[in-house]
Amino acid sequence: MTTASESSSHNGTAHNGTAIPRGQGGDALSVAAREIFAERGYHGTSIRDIAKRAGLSLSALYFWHSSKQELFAGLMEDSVTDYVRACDSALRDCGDDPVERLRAIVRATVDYRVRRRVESTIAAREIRNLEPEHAQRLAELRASATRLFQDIIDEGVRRGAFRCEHPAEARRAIQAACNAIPQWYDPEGDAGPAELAERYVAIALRIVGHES
Amino acid sequence: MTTASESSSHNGTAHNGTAIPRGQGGDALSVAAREIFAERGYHGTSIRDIAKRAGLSLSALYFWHSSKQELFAGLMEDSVTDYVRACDSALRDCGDDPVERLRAIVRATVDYRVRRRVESTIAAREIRNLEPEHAQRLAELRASATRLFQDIIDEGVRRGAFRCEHPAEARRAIQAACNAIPQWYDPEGDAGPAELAERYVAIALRIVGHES
Amino acid sequence: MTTASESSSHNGTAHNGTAIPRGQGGDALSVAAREIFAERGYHGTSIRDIAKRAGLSLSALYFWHSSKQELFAGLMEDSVTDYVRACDSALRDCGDDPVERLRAIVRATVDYRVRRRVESTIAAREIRNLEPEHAQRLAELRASATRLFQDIIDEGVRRGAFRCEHPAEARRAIQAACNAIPQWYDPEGDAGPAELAERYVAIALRIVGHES
Amino acid sequence: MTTASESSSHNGTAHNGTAIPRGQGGDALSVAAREIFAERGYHGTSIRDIAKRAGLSLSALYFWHSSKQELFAGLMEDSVTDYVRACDSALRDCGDDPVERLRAIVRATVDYRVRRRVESTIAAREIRNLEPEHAQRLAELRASATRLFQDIIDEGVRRGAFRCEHPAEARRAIQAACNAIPQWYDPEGDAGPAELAERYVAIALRIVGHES
DNA sequence: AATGAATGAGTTTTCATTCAT
DNA sequence: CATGAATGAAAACTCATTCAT
Repeated sequence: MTTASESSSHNGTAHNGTAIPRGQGGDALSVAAREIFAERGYHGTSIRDIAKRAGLSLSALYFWHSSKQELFAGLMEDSVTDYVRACDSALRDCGDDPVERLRAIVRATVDYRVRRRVESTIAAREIRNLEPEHAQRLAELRASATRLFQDIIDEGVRRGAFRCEHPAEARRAIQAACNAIPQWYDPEGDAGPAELAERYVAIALRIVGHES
Repeated sequence: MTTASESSSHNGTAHNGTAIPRGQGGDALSVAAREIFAERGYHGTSIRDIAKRAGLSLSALYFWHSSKQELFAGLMEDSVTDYVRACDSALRDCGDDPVERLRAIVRATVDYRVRRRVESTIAAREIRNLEPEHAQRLAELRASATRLFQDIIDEGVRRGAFRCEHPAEARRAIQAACNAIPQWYDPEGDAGPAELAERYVAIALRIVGHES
Repeated sequence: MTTASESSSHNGTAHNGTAIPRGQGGDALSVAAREIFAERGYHGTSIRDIAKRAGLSLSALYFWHSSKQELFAGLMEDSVTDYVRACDSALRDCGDDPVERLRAIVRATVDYRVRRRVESTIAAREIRNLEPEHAQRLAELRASATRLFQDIIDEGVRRGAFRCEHPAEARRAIQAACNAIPQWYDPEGDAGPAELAERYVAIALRIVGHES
Repeated sequence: MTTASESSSHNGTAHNGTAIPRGQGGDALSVAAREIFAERGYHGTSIRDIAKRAGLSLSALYFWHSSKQELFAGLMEDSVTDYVRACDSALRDCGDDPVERLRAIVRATVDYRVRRRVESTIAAREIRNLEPEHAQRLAELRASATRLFQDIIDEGVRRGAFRCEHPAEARRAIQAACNAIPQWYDPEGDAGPAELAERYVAIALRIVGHES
């Protein structure tokens, strides 16, 4: 399974070109930034706070990242990239039965939203704070995830596995339900990630009108 | 039908005592604030921008509202209050059949999210920016709306109208789907509010396992 | 004679549109800015220092001027505009004899450099710190002053009043000599402004090869 | 002819004791510094930019120079020293006729201003940014150049070769005219350095009232 | 001879807020 | 009702400089 540390969060203008350095400083900053951005949103977060939580000075932050925006955009991109990768890999491991494929992508989505709650929270609410260039790349990544969902549903309808008059609405409903998980999920709660995934698989199959 | 102007958005400290004034100034400010808060979020919005869009001076804003927080909280409360009221009134007008009641509350929700897109966007993302006192009142209002949904679903399950192993999950999925509407809804799109409501009613009934 | 106070130094973005306000604040800032910019140059001057010398807070400065650059550019433009105006008016008051005209423009120039030493110092050294838009307007103003000199000299040569093989070089030498005055002029020194002007008139006439 | 590399630009605290090293690093830094200081002035120049243009790291700069000020002061001193040396040597090669001597020093000055445009630009505008100790040494060097001019003119007047009521003014005008050359000189222009020198010799002789 | 990582003081600018009028 | 003038705190970011390696 794809994990956060596979992707680079330090490749902005401040330190570009060379191989990704992974000193303690850089990582600590990324971790701190993720948390605080998730808690308070882009504008609610001051880079002073990020540096402080990372145990570094403000200026050290600027050694690793060329601006607040670049730091933020790096986080967002890493997160969405990882999510899309997780979906891709989940779909690669299963056949072409739409039911199985829907199961796989919903499981991957729930899993990601639960295990990477912080980034998911950010990604859900803060896209508008990306400057145009970054925003566009993000939008494309998002669109590709959406397409994965839509293609599966459309194919299921075509094959008669799903009975569904408004497949776009069905897709939106499923994605919205999954994406909302980080807003309420409590790791101490009654359902663990696996159980939760099965519940959302069931909901998704109902939404697309699959007779079980 | 409940409308925004029925509720008070000007009851802060700034203008205490006298009867609620409803001049152009106050309203223009509320409208401007709603728009800009929705566009840029709480911290991304400056009180100067609001005053400018309302065509007033900064000081005029302070005549009508005692602080940025109070202006913001007023907006949020108005919005959620209106929504809860809309749900209440929709439910009051229908019998006690859970299917009918679920239909009614989903219709009311979709209708509200479509017609009051701006506030809905704010309400969905910006609660964390409310100071504790305001946040709590909001949370209570939200909880009461959630309870309306949950009660209907639970009752439907009890009566055998809904077949649903995890009613709380079902409720979350339905609410999440409806609440996401403002993120993508396009007034020029293929489905008008009424048609959209029916689609989401259908989705909701599937989620709760109602045999149609 | 044109004086500084005739021109507006407060018409930037911060407070544009309305009639020029001339509260104490705005003037104090302009005066302070002139002095400190002259002493330390554009980059060597912090707007904190300007505000402090004006007896205002940093934020008050931003009420009057939208940025350091705009404040600086305003000063520069005022100064060069005034100078050009002084030359124009001096030339308007004398006939078309090139000798008289050269006398007039040199007198006006020396006079301006002596009486407005501070701005002259800035104008001489700090144009490169103007952002392109401002720089261009300044360059045009300067060019118009240069043209005044050049036209007079060329006309003198044509009429045989001046004997001068390289009129452009002559013009540059005259202007350079006059413009250097603020660098060494001491108000307590042996020559007052009027006497100084006559000395530079004599030098200028020699440079252009006028037989006296 | 005296060239820049004859003079020491690396004698600060950073590399004390050992013989002056003249590796590529040190030279690249001096060249870069000269250019950028000339373009943007002392305060407008960041030590980072200098290192970058020299293709070195910031820390490498600190190996060669103990501080920004020392690097800057070194440049200035080198430049003025070279200029004074150039004047001295030009005067040593000619007799004691004031006319010849004025010719020689004007030629040397124009030559220097044209060939070392960059340093001349700095020297003309940035003395005020030197800290007192450095400033004083520079002032003395400058004064010695000024004295060379003044002595020649005074002697010419005494001998009746020059007819000149205000010799100090004449000297200032001549120096100002020469010093302004870097501000407008275009190497691609109509007059090469030698031709230009002759033009300024002619101007200087006119200023001091020499009958040709 | 040179570098990467870090810092503290400083920069310009924006913010919510106040108050006399 | 409304404004113009002002403020203090904090924002993002840059700077010259240091130090272990």
